[in-house]
Amino acid sequence: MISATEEDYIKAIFNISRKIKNAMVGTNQIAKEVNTSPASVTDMLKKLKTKDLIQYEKYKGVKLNPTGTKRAVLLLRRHRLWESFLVEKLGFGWDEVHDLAEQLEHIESDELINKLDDYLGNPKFDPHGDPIPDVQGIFTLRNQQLVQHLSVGESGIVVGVKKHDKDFLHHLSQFKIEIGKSISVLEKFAYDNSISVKIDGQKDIMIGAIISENVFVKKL
Amino acid sequence: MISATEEDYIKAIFNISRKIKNAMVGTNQIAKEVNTSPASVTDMLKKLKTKDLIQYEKYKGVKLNPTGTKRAVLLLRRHRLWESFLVEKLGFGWDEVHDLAEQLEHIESDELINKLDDYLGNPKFDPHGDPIPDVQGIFTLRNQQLVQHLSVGESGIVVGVKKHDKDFLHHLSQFKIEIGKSISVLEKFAYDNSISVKIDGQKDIMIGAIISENVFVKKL
DNA sequence: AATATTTTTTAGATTTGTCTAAAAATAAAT
DNA sequence: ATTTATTTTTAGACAAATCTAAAAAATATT
Repeated sequence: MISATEEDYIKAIFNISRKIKNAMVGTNQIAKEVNTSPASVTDMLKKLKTKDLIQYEKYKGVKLNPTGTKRAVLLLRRHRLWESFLVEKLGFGWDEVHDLAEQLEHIESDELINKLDDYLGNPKFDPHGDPIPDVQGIFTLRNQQLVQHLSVGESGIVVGVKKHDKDFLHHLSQFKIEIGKSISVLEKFAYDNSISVKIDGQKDIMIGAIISENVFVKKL
Repeated sequence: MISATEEDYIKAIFNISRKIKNAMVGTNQIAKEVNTSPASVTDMLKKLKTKDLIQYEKYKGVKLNPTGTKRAVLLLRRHRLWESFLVEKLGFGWDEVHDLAEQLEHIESDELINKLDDYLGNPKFDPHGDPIPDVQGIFTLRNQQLVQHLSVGESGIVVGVKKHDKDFLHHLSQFKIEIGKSISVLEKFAYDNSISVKIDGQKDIMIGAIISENVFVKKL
């Protein structure tokens, strides 16, 4: 039995160590991620170690072991499938589903999540374009690049985002930039890294660096 | 903020006091319902009182106040909508959904449950034939009676069950007795209260008192 | 290398929900 | 109406997850 709280710590360790591939994670980093004190993290790490979910020596940092990693991937699978359900079936916006999925991902049932997966048609990506691990924990890879790296004259289909916060997603929606839309680069301005683009063959707009550095497209 | 545990106690009080309309509920009864000790119940009752969810004087029993009742009805709404979703959309059997709904009903979001309601087409009854309270907390009433009270020659459509445990529901499914099926009474045996019936115009079977006393039909 | 800074861990307390065992109140029975 | 039995509450303790403040270890700086 792994509690929701323990799962949150596992997720945190997974998320942090994902950024710096396979690196040891520090107590302070985790504390920030789960919004608690470093002392609480130390307590929890001891517990997760006795439960054999992490590799941990005091003062030396943590790493998920295979069991912990498997759990983290399952949580990611649950989270992303619930997000897909909320957007595809219930009509939530992609900027509204994170907190709900955060609750739903702790519902304990393999049968439920696998049936949900089938019901959704076994999607490979969630509403933000992030890959959904399958039952085996396998992620589908995809070649993608940042809008920033498109040259003038090139175009691509929006397939994902690098930033996931509500405000950024909402901002994108206002520009009609969403998964599946096409983006063509008309002109690039080195001065402030802003780019003039055409969205979905519709009107031309200027996008700033924050957008071009955080939106992934698949080049056409 | 009401915790999942507190919600479980509110549900318990609601369920017990529903049987004996508006009666005061005892500590021991609640302890049995939530599977804990009477001492723990007393502790929780104190807390629920400070949160102004119940009417409670020591040694005199408990009753939900309007706020507590509202919460209990909301929980029933959530539970039954999730059960409907699990059966109608994900393909679970009606005998498999209780425990999952017990988890899902604690997900905190009015928007979620109302969107789910719409997605399901605002069903008035759940997979067991129990009424689903609407957003206002209003239950749809229905005239129904136990199979037991049908006379020889009469028939009805199965609309609900009185017993809800997994084994009973599974047993009914084996007899092809499910919501929507028709039941015609062919012969009644006073000796052991067994009844010979025809299910859905198909084959004749004998049903025992346990079934006839726990299956509701709408007379045709 | 010695000192200063940052990070991490321990120590001790708190909250939530639980327990057992004993005491108090209520209800039942003779 | 007293005794007996049942129900309920208190008292004290425990596990989970958290906190603050202080100590210990590791890292960085001069």
